[in-house]
Amino acid sequence: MNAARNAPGSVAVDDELWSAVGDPIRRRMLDLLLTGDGGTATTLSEQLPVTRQAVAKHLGVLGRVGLVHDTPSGRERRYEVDEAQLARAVAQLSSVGAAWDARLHRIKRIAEAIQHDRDEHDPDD
Amino acid sequence: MNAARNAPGSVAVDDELWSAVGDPIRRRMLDLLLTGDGGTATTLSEQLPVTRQAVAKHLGVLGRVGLVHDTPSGRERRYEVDEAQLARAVAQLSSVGAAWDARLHRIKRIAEAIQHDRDEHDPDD
DNA sequence: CTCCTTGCGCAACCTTTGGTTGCGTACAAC
DNA sequence: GTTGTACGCAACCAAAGGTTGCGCAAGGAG
Repeated sequence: MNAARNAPGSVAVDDELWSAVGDPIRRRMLDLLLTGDGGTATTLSEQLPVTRQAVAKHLGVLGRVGLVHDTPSGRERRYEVDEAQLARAVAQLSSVGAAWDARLHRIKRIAEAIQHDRDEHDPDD
Repeated sequence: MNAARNAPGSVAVDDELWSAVGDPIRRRMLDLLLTGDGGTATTLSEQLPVTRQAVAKHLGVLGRVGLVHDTPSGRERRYEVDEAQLARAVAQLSSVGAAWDARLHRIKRIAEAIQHDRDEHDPDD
């Protein structure tokens, strides 16, 4: 239990953003907030398989990483997506995806190269 | 607490895959397995901030969704990434990212259109 | 062959996180 | 003013991530 280095072009850039988006419910909430005209904890909970309280907690998480922000209005509290921050999150997703993808391709190419090499040096192996 | 519909081109496709790669440690593990020549629970734990036992549990999760598979050899148990499955995961990440990105752009365009509309109909609002 | 090392798996236990219910409060409509 | 509705807070529960401790099996050294 030690090292934990930060491989370049890889993971561990903003784990907070990731874990915020990692939850299925929270992804769903972002989706609902984007499609609808924003929403409150109550309206969201009506479209989700969890209670208003659970939604409120999730909104808290999303708010803490800046993905949503809230505007109290009367006795309601309206939430909406922070577009810039969501764009950031999207960038991270695709960044990690791209890194893995690159590795996969590289590995495949190396494997093929090795195979070629073996064929040339030792054709009837 | 009800609806939970499945918005097209959006979330909730394979929540299992998501939650598997949603964990920072597991992402790190995949990374290590990809860069190194695979690895065992012990070797991975030496490069991570958690114990071998925790790593073993994570490997269990990754194995259950098919992202890695293991080959016992002597008293070691070697793990390696299932490339096809990881590619699938990458596809999902970029899919969700793309959906959000599209929504952001669409919203921005609509907002601009409305603004234009208002300007034309009611220039000195 | 025996001993000792080492890599693993299992089990118990702790802590955090997602989720629920219950309750008190504030704002709005009647 | 009373009633209804949206919230926030607190207590409580279950599952997930993590740790320690143990016992066992497989290789290597003597």
